[in-house]
Amino acid sequence: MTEKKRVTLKDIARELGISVSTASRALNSYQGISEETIKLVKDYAEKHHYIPNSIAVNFRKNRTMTIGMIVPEVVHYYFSSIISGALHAAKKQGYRVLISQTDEKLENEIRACHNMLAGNVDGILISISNETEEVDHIQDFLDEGKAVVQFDKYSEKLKSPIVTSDDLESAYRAVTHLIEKGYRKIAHINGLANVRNSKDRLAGYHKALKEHGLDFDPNWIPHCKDITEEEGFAFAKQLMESSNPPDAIFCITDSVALGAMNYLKQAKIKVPDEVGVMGFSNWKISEVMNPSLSTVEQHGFEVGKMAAEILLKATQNPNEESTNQFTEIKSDLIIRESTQK
Amino acid sequence: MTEKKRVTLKDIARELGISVSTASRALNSYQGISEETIKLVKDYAEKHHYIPNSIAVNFRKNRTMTIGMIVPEVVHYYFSSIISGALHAAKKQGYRVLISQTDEKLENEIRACHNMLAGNVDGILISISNETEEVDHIQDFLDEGKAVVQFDKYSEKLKSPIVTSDDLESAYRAVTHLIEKGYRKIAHINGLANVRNSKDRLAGYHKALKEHGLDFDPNWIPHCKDITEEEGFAFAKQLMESSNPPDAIFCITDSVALGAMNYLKQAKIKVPDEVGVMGFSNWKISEVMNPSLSTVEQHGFEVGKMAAEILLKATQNPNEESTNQFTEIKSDLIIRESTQK
DNA sequence: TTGAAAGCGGTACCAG
DNA sequence: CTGGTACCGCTTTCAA
Repeated sequence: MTEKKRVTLKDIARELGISVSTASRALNSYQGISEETIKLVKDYAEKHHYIPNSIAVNFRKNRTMTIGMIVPEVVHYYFSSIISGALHAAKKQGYRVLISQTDEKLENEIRACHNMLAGNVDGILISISNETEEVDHIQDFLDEGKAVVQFDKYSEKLKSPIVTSDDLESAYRAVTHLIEKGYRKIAHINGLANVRNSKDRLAGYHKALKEHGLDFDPNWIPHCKDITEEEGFAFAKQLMESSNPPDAIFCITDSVALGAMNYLKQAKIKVPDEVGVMGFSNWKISEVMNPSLSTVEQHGFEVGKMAAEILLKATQNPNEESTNQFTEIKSDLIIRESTQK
Repeated sequence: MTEKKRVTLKDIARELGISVSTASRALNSYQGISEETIKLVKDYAEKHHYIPNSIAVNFRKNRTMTIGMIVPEVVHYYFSSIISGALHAAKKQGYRVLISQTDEKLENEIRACHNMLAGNVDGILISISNETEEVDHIQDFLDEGKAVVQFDKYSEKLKSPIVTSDDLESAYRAVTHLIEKGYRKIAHINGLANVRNSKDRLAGYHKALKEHGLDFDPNWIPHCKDITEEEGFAFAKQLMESSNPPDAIFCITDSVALGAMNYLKQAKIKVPDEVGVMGFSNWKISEVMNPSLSTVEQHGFEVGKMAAEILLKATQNPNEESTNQFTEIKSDLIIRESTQK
């Protein structure tokens, strides 16, 4: 193996008969260096493909220009969009992004945090797992004066900025839309009761019903465990076969809505005429479904971009106390066929 | 801001009245250290939450336990699956993964490579952009004796291991399936002619036709530029309105197939009876389409996992010359309604 | 079994 | 404008 040794500052200094410090200053274009020397050094560096050893620089400056990003899942339209936005913002400011996936397991999340902390990232972006209750592993960052920004699913135990979609408000608008279309008996297939975005969407549902003076049957709010198509199918069946079936179903996610639609199709219940169906997340499938599914676009790219921008700003002002700044990225209601009574 | 200073080895040594080297050895459980000292140091370290400064360790050892991963796009089922597989394999071996996205732009790819190289990653996983022809920016890694593994889209100019899906073979099987189902005039909406997986899928198409002694019209092979639904629609229209319309369309991707299906639906051409449609990639939409789309599942997770495993192995044997080892992950044909004549 | 010290590749302070 | 030097935190060789 060739393994060319890299040219170092010392090499440059030796070859050019100057001191290491002069070489360093010349390359960094400090003031108080003659044009001549600068040119000499820069030319030499270029010619010999000098690449500063960033580990050494990081070591000296005690920062890495790297942020960590911890997400429950990578293969997921919303999360990958968030990642994309964060990568975009980070690149723009010359930061690198280390990504770790927890698979919704607390254990993996803790390991990832330890690893990032030991790895001296300058800050982290994190969306906590469904299992996460205690957050000491994240608090460790704050205790070291490192920036943390939470996105999507967050814990209120941490004093950190938070960036999310406006789940409550957009759920409210989604359900209001159903009401305006004439649906009156609206069910909501929700997620795990203790997960933040489930709670917010449920609250938006309640808010819309209350505002329009609509009642609901407590049986109309089943909770998914894994937010799958299968659960959507099963709960839609359960709802429609109950003694008091709804005339619309607001689903926590498009995949759940897909399952519900499949059940309705099988049961020969017409969508949107007999039952309206509303999804959430605007996955590609929602456009393709038949009838096409009304849903909510959450603009993950913007969430990720904003989260990274806030993090980098905090990273660059290390003397400021971390805040609770709360940012909601406005979602858009996308109206398609499944709610057009 | 609190900004607790981290405990260093020096602190431990001072407090315990031993030398820094002894403390280091005790923590790393070297031979030739008394049990007593080891216990003393380890207890102290634990009690005071000692975290080794990994920048310093990396600096000293001249490695980072970090690999870089450069992909054209993150928000993409196949690529995000590959990322997930790579993260999985890397975590297992204690490596971290830095991710960079090129948006299919050579310029971004070059920047990402420079940045990774300067950042002293131990190796990179890369899928080149559609624009990439010259690969000096990647060759730089090999020249430094750093491991490179290419996946999905690769350049043959680099002497590096390659991991991909078996595009040629699976395209061959997909088209063979169409032939077996009785389709005889099979068109293929291909991608950019110079992109590797387009070429392979096209070759698989040709192989299947040839083997079954079927002719094809040269007009039956249009090339998408962006591989979009819109192109699928437009090319399907062009094909079906031509003087010699096909009776089946093999599409380079599910999204192209979706566009094609939409055109066929609009033109009231029955799928699969009048025209068969075959996709590629097994996106979630293929299952949801009506009729459901036959397609090819490429097992991205396995591709990413394998690529990372090969990279890490190479990283750990830095004295070995890089090889051209070529690994194909076998894809699976998924037969649904759109090809059941 | 332990300690002293060199040094990884830069940065930045202090002198001149 | 330039050189000398200490040092960032840790590993590792050499000597005791």
